[in-house]
Amino acid sequence: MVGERSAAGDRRANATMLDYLFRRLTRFADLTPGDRERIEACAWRIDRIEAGVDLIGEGADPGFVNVALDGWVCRYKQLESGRRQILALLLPGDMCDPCMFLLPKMGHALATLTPATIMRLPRRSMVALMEASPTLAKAFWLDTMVSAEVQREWAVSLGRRTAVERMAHLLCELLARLRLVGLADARGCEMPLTQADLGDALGLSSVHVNRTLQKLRSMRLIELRNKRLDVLDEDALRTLALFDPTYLHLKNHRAGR
Amino acid sequence: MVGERSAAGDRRANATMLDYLFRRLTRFADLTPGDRERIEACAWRIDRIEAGVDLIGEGADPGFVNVALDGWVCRYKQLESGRRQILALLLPGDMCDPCMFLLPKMGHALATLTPATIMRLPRRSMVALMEASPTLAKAFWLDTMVSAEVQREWAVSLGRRTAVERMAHLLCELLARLRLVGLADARGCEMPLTQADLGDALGLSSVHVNRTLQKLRSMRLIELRNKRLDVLDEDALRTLALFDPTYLHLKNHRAGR
DNA sequence: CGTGGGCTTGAGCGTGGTCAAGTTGGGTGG
DNA sequence: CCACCCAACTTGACCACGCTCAAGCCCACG
Repeated sequence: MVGERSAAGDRRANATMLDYLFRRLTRFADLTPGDRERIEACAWRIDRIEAGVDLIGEGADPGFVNVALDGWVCRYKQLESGRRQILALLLPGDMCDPCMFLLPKMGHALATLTPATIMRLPRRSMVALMEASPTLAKAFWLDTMVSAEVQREWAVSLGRRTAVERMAHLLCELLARLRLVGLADARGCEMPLTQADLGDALGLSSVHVNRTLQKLRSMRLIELRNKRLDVLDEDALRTLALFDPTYLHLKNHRAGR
Repeated sequence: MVGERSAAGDRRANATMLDYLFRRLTRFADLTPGDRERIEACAWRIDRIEAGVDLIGEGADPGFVNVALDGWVCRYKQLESGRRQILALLLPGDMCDPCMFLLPKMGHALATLTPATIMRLPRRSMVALMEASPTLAKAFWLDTMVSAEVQREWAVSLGRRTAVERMAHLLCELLARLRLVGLADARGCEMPLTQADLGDALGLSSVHVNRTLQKLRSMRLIELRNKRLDVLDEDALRTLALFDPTYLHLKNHRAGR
């Protein structure tokens, strides 16, 4: 069932990239190497996709679950008037819509923000997978619940945080989530988003994103250039953002009993 | 296992109130009378609760699933600075957090906005229920997914809609959702929220909510007084709001295959 | 060396916030 | 039945956060 592999030039093997996914999921349930093989066996295809490409459009039938093995992806909705709202940023190891296949139509679109390696799991395989391994099913459901938590925190930001707070909060969140898969160190992380992307995620104009970033720089809280973010004073940044990471459920917990 | 029943004075019997819940869930799966009895049997208690009371606080252990049999409830988060964001409005028949019990802590609080009749299902009963009836489990999961869709649409509103559009959109949504359980007619519906509540839901100040409502009134789109909303021109309201109801998944569909 | 995408800066403006003072109306107690 | 009270609503004045438009800059890339 395994389809096309990504281009030969990739530095990381796909097998290694599955690590990101596993590092994220194992905090929800004790996954076995067997579970890992089960997932790999279901991958219908794994593609290398360039930046700015729609993986699936709004209103389409979610026939596949997309997993970002590598690269950044976003959920977004677009209003007729052209206004766009990014609803979620999906990082390496994130399942873009673990349980979306239950619904008949996508309520939002999915697009790459950077070049990305995308694994696609057909709906029927997902169903089979979850029936075969309750552990895996639980991990998928918990992942869905946590991503709903993130969605709610974003609503708080959009509704009740100022531009600086919002930006600071997003940076704290990304840093924490990237650390989870080993893609951020104590200093900072890669930040491939354009200021326009950040604006669409934060409900701001790109001009105001620029000014907001300058404010954070002038406060000596962050450095950001060449697609690299360095956080100079994370405590101060978190305080400013009113950031409380519990909503991310980062710690290992096999809860629910 | 059935606990205290609500006060004798209630006009509607609790049994009838379960109708709201069932009307909402049956669009996701073919529920049998047996499923209904199974739920009723699990109700640990059913209480009448006054307006403005926390059902469960942020950070608490979600030991129960709360179902709003009658009355309006909201999910909300509060920032230290006192700012409050309402994350969801839960109407009669809504399960407040169908699958929240999987997580060890509530990421948000749950509070009544009006006097309400609340059924509580203990976590262990929910687990048993979902194991006993896959149909019911599917309905709960789909309900969770749809409520995530609503959450995303709210993010679009908060991020990219103006105050009037946001207000119009919320009113369209509430009307559609209330119709689903038979609590709205072609004209309009009950609207028990204060302008402060609306502000907290829409990310606006209560003063601006007032002015926004006046604008909608002066446009001859709505009437709103005495906790009663009448929509004078729903098509125009929807157009103004950029409202597309597909995200609510109102139609009967037993999708996912 | 030219091109274009992304970033930066300035000027002007409008949406929506804040503060503060009324007004209305339903509910309670005398 | 009326007087009172309080919460919710309304209105005005003022102001700031963030938007728009427009021009210029930087630099990676072909």
